[in-house]
Amino acid sequence: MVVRTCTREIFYMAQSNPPFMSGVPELLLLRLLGQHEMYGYELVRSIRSVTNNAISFGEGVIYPVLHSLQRNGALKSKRKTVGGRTRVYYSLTKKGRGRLEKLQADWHRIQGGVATALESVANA
Amino acid sequence: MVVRTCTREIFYMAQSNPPFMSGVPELLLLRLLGQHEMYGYELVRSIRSVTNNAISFGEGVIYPVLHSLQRNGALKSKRKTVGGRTRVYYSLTKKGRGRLEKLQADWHRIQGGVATALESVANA
DNA sequence: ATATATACCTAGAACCACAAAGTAACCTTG
DNA sequence: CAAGGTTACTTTGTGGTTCTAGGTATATAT
Repeated sequence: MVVRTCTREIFYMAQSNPPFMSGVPELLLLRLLGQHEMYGYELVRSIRSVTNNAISFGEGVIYPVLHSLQRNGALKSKRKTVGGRTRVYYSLTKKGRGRLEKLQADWHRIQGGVATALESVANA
Repeated sequence: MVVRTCTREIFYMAQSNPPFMSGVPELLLLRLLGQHEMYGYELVRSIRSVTNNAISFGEGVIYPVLHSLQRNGALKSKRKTVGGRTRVYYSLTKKGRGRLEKLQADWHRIQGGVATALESVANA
């Protein structure tokens, strides 16, 4: 039995995000990176703080999405070494900005649809 | 080549719902059935109308969800024959009402989180 | 020395919406 | 009365994506 250290497991056990999550990692990443460049680990914590702990993604979620966004040309990256540690900073490309706008529009549409459905009390 | 009739394909081609959809079918079904019993085909059209065409699910989405909800004890069903046609009416069980409340809470949490993330302009 | 925090990464499972198709009865309309 | 369309239910297969669980490595704090 391996005694694992790790903060991660605590978060995992504390709360795993149920439904309603598809597309959300991508949206939040693009949104945050639209403000200024950031690196993976930083994004993991930013998402928690920006959403007031309502949403939390593990690194195993974030990194693959970053890689796939870069493959699709929505992100560009550059390495920086800070205090012996290597960080990979990501930022939006033009294509990424377009993708962000599309996703935001989608989100608003769906969110609005669900909202009206939940609020409607008397319908035929 | 089989010439298919069908309204369905028109809707399919017109717009398939991208991201942000996971868990939404279940939430909307429970919500609508929480008001009064309905049958599958009726639910398909209700969702379109209740969300002002913002959200639309095909029958291939709705029926499997209905079946799985019933298997889990969230829904009960009864058959009715109307004009030679058999309809399966679904309604919420107590367990289903609990499930609905949980999903609504989840939705509000996530929706709130994304909202604050999207609105925040200046963050560290 | 040991544990914690930072920082990156990947493989596999599990889930879920979705398209596409099939069946069958009824109802219009030419 | 055919033909096409509508109502109504169903299943299968596939793809996309989150998530869990693990892995490496360096720096800092205890």
